[in-house]
Amino acid sequence: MLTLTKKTDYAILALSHLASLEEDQVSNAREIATHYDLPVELLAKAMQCLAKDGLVVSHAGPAGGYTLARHPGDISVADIVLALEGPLRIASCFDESAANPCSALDKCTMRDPIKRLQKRLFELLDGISLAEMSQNPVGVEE
Amino acid sequence: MLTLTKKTDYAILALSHLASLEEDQVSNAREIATHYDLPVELLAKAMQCLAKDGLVVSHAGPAGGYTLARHPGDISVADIVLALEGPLRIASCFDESAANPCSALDKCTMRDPIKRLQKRLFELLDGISLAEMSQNPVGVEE
DNA sequence: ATTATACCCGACAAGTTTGGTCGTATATAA
DNA sequence: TTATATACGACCAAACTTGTCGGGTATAAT
Repeated sequence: MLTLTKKTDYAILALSHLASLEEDQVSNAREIATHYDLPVELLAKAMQCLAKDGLVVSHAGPAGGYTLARHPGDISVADIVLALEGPLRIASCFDESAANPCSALDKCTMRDPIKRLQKRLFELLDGISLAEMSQNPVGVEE
Repeated sequence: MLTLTKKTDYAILALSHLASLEEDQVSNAREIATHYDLPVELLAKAMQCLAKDGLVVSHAGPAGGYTLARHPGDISVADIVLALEGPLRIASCFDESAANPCSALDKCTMRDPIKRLQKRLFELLDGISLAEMSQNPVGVEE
């Protein structure tokens, strides 16, 4: 349905939170979750996805938590989506793995066009940084 | 997961099929479904969505079927998605109806930015026509 | 008029994804 | 040693998707 999962939404929110902190100031999953009224465990998982993909750096132990691994301007929405949902897959028939060989397949004339669309979508997401998301009026007014 | 439903995929394929026919030549759901090896009933439903939104014109009775209601250049991918999946909703918390008032809501600082992203996505989809989808190399090469 | 065909529409079951919780293991600062 | 934080897998419930079925309506042809 062309919708981001809540996990992804939570991750965006958490990252913007980290971006708003002073340099090298950590915040942990529980802190962020309670601040925004999110389910702690789920946000924790989202953070782990971000850490696994190197978008944030994790610090275990008391006084631990997460910090941004890169500047907000160097983290794109595409990076975030990739970390949480895996490679962009606008049509289910692009799923290489699953036993989903789309009955159409050979007959289908829309695979390439839809793949082009997917590429355009990726470029859109990749062209928007966390920094841009966090600042209110983006570029042009309106 | 930022994925179109199969119903939408089928609809795009069916529309491109109608676009490839001679002017005013009809094709019916069963014909299209069997041609592309799609589940007939499901494609039939997709066609009904398209008809309901005025993207195709339906003709009941024997020798009936569907024709495009507009020129392929005047049907955008956004139109198709809207017909099958309803208004674009990139985040579940934008669901006006449901009892889903997203625990964050008031605290959430990302609603507007995500809404801007949704708008950009819509513009992308609205800027691609069925005609463009149906022709292989789109605009610039690559 | 009857019939055959095609659209229309709602219900429903099965499968998949998502959302959320829990328990346990590991790392680390105090 | 203890308290706290991340890491990770298992698990269940809810939601959505996919596909099927059955009964309606419209209409061209006989």
